[in-house]
Amino acid sequence: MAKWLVKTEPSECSINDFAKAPDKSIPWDGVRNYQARNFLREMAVGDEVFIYHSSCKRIGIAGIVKVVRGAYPDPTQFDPASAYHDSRSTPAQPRWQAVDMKFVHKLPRLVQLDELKGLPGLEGLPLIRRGNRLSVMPVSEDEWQIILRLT
DNA sequence: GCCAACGTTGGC
DNA sequence: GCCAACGTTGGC
Repeated sequence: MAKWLVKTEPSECSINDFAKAPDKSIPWDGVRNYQARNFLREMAVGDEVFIYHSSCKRIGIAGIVKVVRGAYPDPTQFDPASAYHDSRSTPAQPRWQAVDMKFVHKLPRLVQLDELKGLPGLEGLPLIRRGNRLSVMPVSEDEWQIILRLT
């Protein structure tokens, strides 16, 4: 099983949105970056995913969710009313993908971005590189364990 | 709210 | 295919 990390603004979707409906799968849609989309495509059912809260007061990794449905065409791209609408997409040729995720658990405490910076073993994680904007990224098994060990 | 970093767009 | 301009991300 592969591991991943996704960024989200908690005002849009936070770990608490998963926690309060643990049996409900939540679509991870609206990704509009090609590199991030390519990673979404690689996600498989059962993969675990860190939820990272960005652009907020308490920045960091808040919890874990899991993939319950692999990549499928992101419906928001076809919806003219959606903020994520993309007129270049057609159902025959969708540009963007979504996956569905479900709650696993919150971390015992928030692992802050500060703590991850400079931590040995995380040098390759795009998250901690200055100016990085990738919102979906793979996490190696070693990186995953290093992060969990902090909690 | 600022601004650096980066991805995307579009003119040539 | 280059690259300047622009828009967005995201930490501070």
